[in-house]
Amino acid sequence: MGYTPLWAAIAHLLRQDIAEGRYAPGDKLPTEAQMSDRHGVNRHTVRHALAALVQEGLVRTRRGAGAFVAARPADYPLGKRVRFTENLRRAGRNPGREVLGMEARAATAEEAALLDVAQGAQILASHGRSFADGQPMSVSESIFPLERLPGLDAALAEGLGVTHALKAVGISDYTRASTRVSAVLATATQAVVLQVREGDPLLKTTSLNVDPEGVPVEFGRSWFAGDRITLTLED
Amino acid sequence: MGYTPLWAAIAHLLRQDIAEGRYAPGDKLPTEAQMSDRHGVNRHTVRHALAALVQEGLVRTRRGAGAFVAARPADYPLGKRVRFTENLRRAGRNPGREVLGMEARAATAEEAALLDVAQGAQILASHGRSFADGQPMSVSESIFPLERLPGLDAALAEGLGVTHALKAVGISDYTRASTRVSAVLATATQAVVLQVREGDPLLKTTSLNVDPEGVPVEFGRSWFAGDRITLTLED
DNA sequence: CGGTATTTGTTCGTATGTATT
DNA sequence: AAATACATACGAACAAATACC
Repeated sequence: MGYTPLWAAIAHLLRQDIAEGRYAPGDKLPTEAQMSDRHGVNRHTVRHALAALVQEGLVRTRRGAGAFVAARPADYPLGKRVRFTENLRRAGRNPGREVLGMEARAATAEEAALLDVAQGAQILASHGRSFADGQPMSVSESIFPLERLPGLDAALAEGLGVTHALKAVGISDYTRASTRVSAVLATATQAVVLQVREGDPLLKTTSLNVDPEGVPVEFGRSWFAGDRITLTLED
Repeated sequence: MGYTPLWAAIAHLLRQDIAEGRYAPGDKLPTEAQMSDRHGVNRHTVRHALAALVQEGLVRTRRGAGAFVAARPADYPLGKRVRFTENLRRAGRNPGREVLGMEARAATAEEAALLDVAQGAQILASHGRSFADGQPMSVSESIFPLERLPGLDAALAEGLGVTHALKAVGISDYTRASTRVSAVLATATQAVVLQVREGDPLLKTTSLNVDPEGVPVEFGRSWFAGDRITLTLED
């Protein structure tokens, strides 16, 4: 009854080697050929084991280069006040942010409802990417009610983060009203931007930020690389 | 430059078929042999495509039976006060809970630190499983400081939920002090208990519950089936 | 810088095991 | 009990990306 596939056994060995530090984060694992020789199995069997570890986020592979032990996840506090750069700086990591694109358009029905604006009202959709120590941490889409925040497009175009851009248009403080979290798998596009593999697990958060009066100022969706991030919720 | 592996193209076709309702949740997909015939590719290529969809949670396979379109995800609200059964009942679903096992033992260093007890103090570890409409939603491990909560083991053994069991030993209210969320992949054991596949994406939450005075009463880890659950945080 | 060797990725073929129908 | 269908495992070849000299 008990029965362990060869690939699972090899995956288990590698998992232990990593857990016990014989391979540290960043280290290169033996090549597939070496491992199949050592264990006396076909290369495909080794590949199956590696694929499992890659899926667990324990290992990353690069065609032509090799298989490497993945870096440890970063911690990312998520509370009422969400300040990406401040949070990361406090954690001793070097944060960065990049605006991937921006567009003004009419709100969809869903966006209008969430932001409490009229259907068809102008909104600003901003796509961004956040880094820690040069490594992509998240891609995000922010939807702003433009009529409520004139000049925001210019502020964001200057490369300001959301916090500073909002401040520039008079919103000195805002609060997260609700956040929804789920686990999804990276699409091809997301995989490229986040520098993960298509099918990697991502944490998807959908959040609504409101000003001190409770008026919505931003509706955002973020996708975090699941193996680099741990969201922390503090009450 | 653009280059799409055959398996990715086939996965894309299947994804569309599912998205556009040509295969509804629960439907059986064509067999691997049929698909490899139709597309004129090797069976392994079809298997690679199916593996990708299985990883996305869109498809489930059963050895000997076939590949089936997965059921749709559920929603699960998570606020300051987290009450699994109440939350689900409000969502119009029929919740259930099952105690998988329980053990009293000495606290590990990590557990002792989090629960603020002496190293080696007795703790109670309880393993449980939660359902909605008969479908497993989460497996969880709860660590309780036994010396602080005498009689809790008996209360839990009676099948009471955490809330009622704590009430029975004098904790009438408790609050989630912090929650950490990450995306992980199901281990073999978890896969069996959650009725998902090994390697499926799971939402892992690590939380600390404290009484009104701020004294820790429970340290819990939960693993949610990522494709059946969305955590909702409302402030 | 360029060419070559190395290494992972894709695809085919074939055989056998194991669970379900 | 037999047929069906997914799972595992072997072998071979070539493609694509990277590393190295």
